[in-house]
Amino acid sequence: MTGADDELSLVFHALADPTRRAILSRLHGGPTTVGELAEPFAMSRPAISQHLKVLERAGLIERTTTAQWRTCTLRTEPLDEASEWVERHRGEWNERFDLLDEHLCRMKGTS
Amino acid sequence: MTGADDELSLVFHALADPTRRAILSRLHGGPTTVGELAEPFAMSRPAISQHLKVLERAGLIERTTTAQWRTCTLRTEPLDEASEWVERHRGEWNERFDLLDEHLCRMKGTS
DNA sequence: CAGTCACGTAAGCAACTCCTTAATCAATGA
DNA sequence: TCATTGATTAAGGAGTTGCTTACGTGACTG
Repeated sequence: MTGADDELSLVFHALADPTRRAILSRLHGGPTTVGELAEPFAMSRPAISQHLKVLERAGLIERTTTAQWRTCTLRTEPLDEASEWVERHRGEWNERFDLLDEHLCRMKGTS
Repeated sequence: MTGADDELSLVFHALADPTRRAILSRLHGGPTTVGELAEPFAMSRPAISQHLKVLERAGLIERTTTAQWRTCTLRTEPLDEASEWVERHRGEWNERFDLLDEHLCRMKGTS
């Protein structure tokens, strides 16, 4: 079984690709069509479409149809959740490292 | 080509699996041996070993050999980098959404 | 209606993931 | 020395990813 389907996994998976991260970066300059989005990448249009599908599945973008254009817009909520997970763990780890530092300092003091 | 090899991609990929996130969570209770780590999971020892290899490749843990035990320790730097990416983008997006809100408010006011 | 533009879906391929079992290695202990 | 313990490596299978080319679809345009 590959590709866990819980929300956090979907988001992290979506972020684990330079092309998709570049798409997101490019996209927060404002809503963009798929064609404009694909232009700077050395990659076929369908490849971009598939990346967008991954981003959409993770809830990171929304696609709306206007005439023959698909406009992609960012959504921020899933990123908030990912951020929360990372920050929570960073915090606890740093606490722990602080304790370790203290311990090491004490050891240096007594040596 | 699957599996981009830049550092950020490796970290996000490592985090994109519930088992690996659980391992990290469990691990920041302190350094732990592979056996202790594997115990709560309904999964073979080698499977855990392979997850640990992914985490190690991302720089999220360090493995040291003491006698026949492999002790896993957390490393926090790669997570800092990931956090930085997420926060940077969250910030810019929120700015943008604020501008959008302003814009919508003006539109409501004039309609 | 025919042609074009914007985009998606389908099919196919090489590479990768995640798990398994079996074999291997390295350290300990009788 | 031989068995046991802790963990990794090897080999393999089911399913996925990331890309390609080819084709399909819906919307404007002449």
